[in-house]
Amino acid sequence: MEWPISDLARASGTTTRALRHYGDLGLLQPSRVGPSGYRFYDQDGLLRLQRILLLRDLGLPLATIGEVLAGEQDAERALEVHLDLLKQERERLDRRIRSVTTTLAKRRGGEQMTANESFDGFDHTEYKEEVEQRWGKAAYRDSDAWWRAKSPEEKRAFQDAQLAIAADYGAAKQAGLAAEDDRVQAIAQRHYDWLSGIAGTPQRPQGGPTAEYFAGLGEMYVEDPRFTANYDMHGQGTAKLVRDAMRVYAERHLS
Amino acid sequence: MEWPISDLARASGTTTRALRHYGDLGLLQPSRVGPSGYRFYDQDGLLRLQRILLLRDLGLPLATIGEVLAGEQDAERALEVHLDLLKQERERLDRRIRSVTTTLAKRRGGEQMTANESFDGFDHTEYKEEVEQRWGKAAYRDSDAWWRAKSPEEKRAFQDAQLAIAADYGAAKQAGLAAEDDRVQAIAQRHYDWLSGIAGTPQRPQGGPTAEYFAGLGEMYVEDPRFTANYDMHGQGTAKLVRDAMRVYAERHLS
DNA sequence: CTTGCGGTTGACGCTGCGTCAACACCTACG
DNA sequence: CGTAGGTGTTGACGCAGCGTCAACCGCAAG
Repeated sequence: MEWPISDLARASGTTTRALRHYGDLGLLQPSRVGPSGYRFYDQDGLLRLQRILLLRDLGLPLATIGEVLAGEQDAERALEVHLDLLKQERERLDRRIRSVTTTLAKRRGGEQMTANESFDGFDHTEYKEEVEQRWGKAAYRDSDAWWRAKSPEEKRAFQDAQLAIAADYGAAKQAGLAAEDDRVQAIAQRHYDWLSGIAGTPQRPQGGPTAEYFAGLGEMYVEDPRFTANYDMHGQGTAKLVRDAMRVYAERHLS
Repeated sequence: MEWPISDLARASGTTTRALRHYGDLGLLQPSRVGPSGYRFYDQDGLLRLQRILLLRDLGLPLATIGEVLAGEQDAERALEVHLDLLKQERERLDRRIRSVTTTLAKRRGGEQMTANESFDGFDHTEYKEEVEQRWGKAAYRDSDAWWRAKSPEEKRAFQDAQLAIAADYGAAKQAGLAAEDDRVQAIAQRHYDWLSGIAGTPQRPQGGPTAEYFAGLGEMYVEDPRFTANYDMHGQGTAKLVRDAMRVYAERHLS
């Protein structure tokens, strides 16, 4: 019993193109090739094809299928590994879906949160998950409620303050000042005071964010490009100066 | 203020290669190109890039991003369409995960589990009397007719879904998650949705099984060894976690 | 001047085939 | 026996989004 390529394709629910492709990859060879070059497949080929298609439907890459069929790989192991990959993919997809959903919700909410609506260059509703991960759910909730409660003028003022601070840092960097310089530390002081106005940060007994939080935020300014861009727009390396200044400030005043 | 390509790449967290790619696509042009051919980007470019990256992170194809930025497409509309695609992808992924999970389970069980006749690990024709006693004769009749009307593929899919849910509960148990944990409750949600597809259960006005039914079923999972075995095969104590998760879910969403 | 880092423009690679294109075979019909 | 039409064959491009050479040029420091 043998069939031409089209029959096999119809019987197995794929296309002739795919069958030839598998031939090219060495996954499935015809049992016989006629003098005309026509491919013919037999029973064994059909069985092999069914195994191929089964694994393919499970999403295994063709290369892996080849290894499994060749006995170089244990099918079970391959499937386990594959399952892990699939679950990771689902995680990514879910995160993405949540991001898009919240983004849409905000837009529809008409918040029009353009770039100026965000403070610290950091639209914290946009990065909800990160904030929660980094500083806890409570932090996000508090911070969010606090921000929403503000009037537009207050919001504007708050951002202006941040922009001014960033600009001053930039100027300091431009002037070649060091992080330990008193003038830079004065900016850090303002920076700290500004941050103290934000709810939802880990607080120390005397009030105001903790040293860890303040210094950690500085690290983030350098590590996270969204922040980096926001400070470095006042000059290359400003973010690093800011980070250093924050660390120095934390050491001198918060510990 | 302007930056060479590497600075922009670092500040924005992408690569120079990607930036050149965007240039080729017309997504983001340098504000200036030096006599040496070097690209330089200004503030506007940075802002535009940030918008590009934001949309890219949401998974929008670059072509669509281009249209949105060019104002040929409404961002909101594009995101809605995109969200639909993402959800379809997740569906496909979920199906695939279920398939792989059950395939693995079968291989490991080695039993070739041809048990296409049972769902929920519960062959209801075999337990006719109990079903009638517990939820009424009509329930049994409806459920039976509903099940018999399904095609083999549908039956298979339905069972696969249940097996996947059970496996996920097992994983949650393994991870030491509590019944109240959001991740466990997400599984319970799927569990509930899955059950909602079954005819013959007591329905509440909004559709879907009642709180009593759902929670009662959970009790049954623990009391009845036939059910218990079905969940505990994913790890000792899984059935109890399932019961608790179902009770929590019922309290939170169904009452 | 050399070294070394950083920039530039091609061009291929990856995944799994779909989709022409150009050409050969086979079968049935007139 | 010629021909039309269906079925095969072997290339080769295309897709999405860049990663990754390769070959060559600029620029600042020693």
